[in-house]
Amino acid sequence: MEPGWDNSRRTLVPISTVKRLSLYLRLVEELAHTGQMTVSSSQLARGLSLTDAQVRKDLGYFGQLGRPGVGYAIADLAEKLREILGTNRISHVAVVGVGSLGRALLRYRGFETKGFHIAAAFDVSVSKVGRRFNGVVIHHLDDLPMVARRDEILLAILAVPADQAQSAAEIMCDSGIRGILNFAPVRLVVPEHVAVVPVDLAVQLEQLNFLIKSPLRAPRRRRT
Amino acid sequence: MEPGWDNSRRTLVPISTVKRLSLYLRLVEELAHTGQMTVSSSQLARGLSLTDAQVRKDLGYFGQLGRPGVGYAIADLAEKLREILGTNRISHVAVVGVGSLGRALLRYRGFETKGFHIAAAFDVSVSKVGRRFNGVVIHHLDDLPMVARRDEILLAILAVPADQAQSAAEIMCDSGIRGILNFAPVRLVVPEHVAVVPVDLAVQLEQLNFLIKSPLRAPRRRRT
DNA sequence: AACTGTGAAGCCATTCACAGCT
DNA sequence: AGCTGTGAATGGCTTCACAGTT
Repeated sequence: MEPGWDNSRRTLVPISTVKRLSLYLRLVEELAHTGQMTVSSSQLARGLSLTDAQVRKDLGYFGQLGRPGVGYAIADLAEKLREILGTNRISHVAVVGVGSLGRALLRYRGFETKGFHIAAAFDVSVSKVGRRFNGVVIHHLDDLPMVARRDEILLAILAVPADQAQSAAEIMCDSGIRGILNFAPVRLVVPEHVAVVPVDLAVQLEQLNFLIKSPLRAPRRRRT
Repeated sequence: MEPGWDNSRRTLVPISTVKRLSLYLRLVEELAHTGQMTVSSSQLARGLSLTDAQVRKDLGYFGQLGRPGVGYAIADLAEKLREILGTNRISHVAVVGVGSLGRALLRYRGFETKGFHIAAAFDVSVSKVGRRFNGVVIHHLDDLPMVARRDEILLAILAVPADQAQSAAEIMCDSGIRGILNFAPVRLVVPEHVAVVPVDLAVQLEQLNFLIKSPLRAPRRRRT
């Protein structure tokens, strides 16, 4: 069982495949710039430190995307991956919590290019509400239900202090939000139909710390 | 194989256990505040949505930490976990890239309480170098090798634009950095002895997007 | 010849189930 | 009785290996 994922929600496709999908898309988009027309599973594998068999298995879950003897058509594959990931249409995202992290996220340019539009921000501080940051209006958290429905916001980034995270999450769930990227160092309790992906920065540093300090297992063999 | 981890470095303990270790610590530290003296594997399991067997297996990798019929002594377990994770001593961390994300990280208060001290920041912009942000001196990236060695910095947070990430990473590796928390949307190529944990925000949003749009597999049964 | 798609095998992680300690 | 520690069983993901397509 994977920590960090809401395990009650599982897809037809292995979770681990899902995690790689965006990596495939990123690489394929890079390759598109090179003018190359097709790419083989082993090229993709090399670029992501995977095996060719795994690339084929992963892509195979979504139909017969490649042509034997040739490989995968880069443009088609990119389009298909965007479709699978749902980033062929723009998704509206809310940022909840306009502290320093929230502001950094509002300024982050990596979202728009990936099909995510930050449609609104929310906070409880009177001094922030009503203002704009980086072109995004800051609403009061109490207005989340209204704004989320009006602007069809299904995804939210939670960047409030730990002690306010659960209550903010509850408002989010009552607002029709279906997915939460959670930066608060707290395990959120949410209804069945809401997915949570935690991004706990301190936890990730702790894991790094463990990795660099502990003895190692023999590296796994990998085909070349 | 897990994406996002440098898979050539594997520990004696399953990677998946490592990922849960910090979650155990967080929960155990919360419990410490409640005055409770011991905790059972099933209590821990409930708090983290795991099974009791898994908690015992995980903790079992590090010796006989619990007492049959009683459970785990909370204070001892916390201390042991901190020891395992290496957060019983303070680790020095560098922030490389003082853009909006870097500044947000420099302001983030969650690190110090977990035993991580941000000892220095680095950037290439002349207007930033020499100044301080949130009490942390901003050095030129070229000084990283010197400062990292002098201040015993083994961990770094990489928060530069994608096109500068690889070259910055190389400087980091040449500076004795052993672990990199990578916020740049790029797969870093690093030597064997350096661990990388990627934190690609757009990728995580894409994964959320997939999770909320795709059909579901039946939830896995879980013992109560 | 090059490469995909996919059953089958292998491997790792989780869960079961129970012996043994308190 | 309550609970841990741990072999054995299970399940899921990865890798192998090859039949089949271009």
